[in-house]
This record gives sequence, structure tokens and C-alpha cells, in this order.
Amino acid sequence: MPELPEVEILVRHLGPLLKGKRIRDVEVRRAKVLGRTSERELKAALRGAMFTGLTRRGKYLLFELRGAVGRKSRTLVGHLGMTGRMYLLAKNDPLPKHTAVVLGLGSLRMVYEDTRYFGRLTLDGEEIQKLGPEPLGADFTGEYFAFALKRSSQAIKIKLLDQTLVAGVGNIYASEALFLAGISPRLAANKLSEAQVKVLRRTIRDVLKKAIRRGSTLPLNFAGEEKSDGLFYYGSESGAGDFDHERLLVYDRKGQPCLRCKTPIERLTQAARSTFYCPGCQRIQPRVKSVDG
DNA sequence: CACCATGTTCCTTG
DNA sequence: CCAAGGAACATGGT
Repeated sequence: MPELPEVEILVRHLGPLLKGKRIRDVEVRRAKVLGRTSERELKAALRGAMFTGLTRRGKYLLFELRGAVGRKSRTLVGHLGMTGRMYLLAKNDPLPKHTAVVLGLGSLRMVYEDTRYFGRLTLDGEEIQKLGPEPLGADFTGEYFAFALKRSSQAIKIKLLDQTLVAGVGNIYASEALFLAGISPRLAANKLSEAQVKVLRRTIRDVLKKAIRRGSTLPLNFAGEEKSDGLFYYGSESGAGDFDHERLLVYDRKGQPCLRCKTPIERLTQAARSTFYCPGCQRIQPRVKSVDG
């Protein structure tokens, strides 16, 4: 369930539900997800603590806790990896197969499940320090973006996945933003024109905002029984018609006609990840004026 | 069996 | 030191 918009929606949903709840038990079923934090350390920090807030930084969840005894506050850091999910279940509901951690909250339990166990639930905030600016925040300025891109000859698609450059863009929205900007994913970061940098900054923000808006209106399932909750960039009760602006425009659409120019969407591999793009709309070299004959 | 998957880190090679 | 490429992590879907 990753990428910034999904995490943001989860924060908005889960935050109010957790606020004021006290952690009574901590069960660790897969210690790997604790990262550098030991199971003992986690339990000592969480038992008796109360949730006071939930925020997001990039793709990370920041659970704010106040210790049982006094004012000592702590931050529990979560990351969903590729397949992580977090939600509340009733105390006696069965736990899913790949449950990594369970926090007992009295009549409820907060479940962190993660099929592939790539995610994290930890007290170690080291990774947060390395993150670049929030793409929807005030620090992600055109000047910053231009400066950061100027220093690298890496393909722009790969740079967009660099969380130290900007925090929260993932493989899906990187492809989408580049398509909307009409920029080739292979273009070297330092070869983008000033105009392209501006457009790309805007399409990154637009695509993330739109996904958050969409996630806010979808009937997402946070309870866990079904599996229709995580990937809210898919599926839709779109309704209206001809052009579905809510859907993904290029991601996972290899071979299908570009919604703008009908050229078949292509897939390429960059940094061992799939990139989807339209070879008609996203060229490195500007289109040559066609001379008939 | 093959290949693919929303993420990130680590290792090797140049 | 840097960049690029690949493997690794672990499980499931097609």
C-alpha cells in the first residue's frame, strides 16, 4: 500500500481512531520488521503508552506516543514497504496470515500485517533524517528542484525515486508525473530545461494531490476483511464516461494506446524497476518538423 | 517453471 | 568519493 498518497490517506483515517488509545500489549510475530530496535526495547517503550497523534513524512508513518508514567514522548516509525497494511481489529477477530506486529488496545487491536515483510515498525528514526523535502510542502520549491536536478546526470525517472531528493514519490507516480509533463523518463536530470523542471514539479504535486483526493472519496476498507483497500489508484466507480481522469494514464498500460496520442505505451527497465511511458508524448529529442513527401 | 510486483539497502564494479 | 547495475529481502499472482 505504499507511495505518499496511500500513506497520507491511512494517516488521516487511522490518526483519529488511535488518538487517546493506550497500548496494553505488544506482540511481535516477525522481529525482522523491527529493524534495529530489539523486541524488548519496543515493548518497554510501547507498553502503557498512549497514542497522541499520527503524521506522515514521505512514505513513513510517525506515531506519536506519550509514555505511561509521565510526559516522556516517543515516536514509533512505520513504513509499509510494498505490501504492508495497518488497521484496527476487534480483540477477538482472527489475525491475518502475515501479521508482523499486534498492539493490544483493550477492546481493539492495531494490526500491522505485511505479506513480504519489507516494511518496518521501529523506534529507529534514522531513515527519516535522510529524507528530502515533502513534495506537497513549502520546501519543495522550483529553485530547490532545479538545483538538485542540475547536479545529476542520472535519468530523471530514477532521480524521482530518490527519497533524499524528494520524499514520497514512488514507481507509479513517477511514471505518471513524467507522462503528464511530457518528459522522457530517460532524460538526464541535468538536461531538463528550466521550463521542464517547472512543469515536472507541478505535475508531481498535481498527481499526488489528485490521488489523495481520490483516496479520500473512495470507500476504502481499513478493517482488513477484504483486500480492496490498499491500491486505491486502481479500480474506480468512475462513472461518467469517455475520459477517466482518475485512472492511471501510463502505469501498467504497456501496449495500450496512449490516452493522448494513441501511440502504444511502452515499458522499460530502469534501476531494475518498470517505467511506463508514451514514446510519442515523451521524447528526448524534440519532434522534428515533418516535411511531407 | 518463468516473470512480475506500490520499496529500500547493500554490495560490487568501474 | 561517485555512478551504475544488480542482488537481496519474502511472498504471492499470473
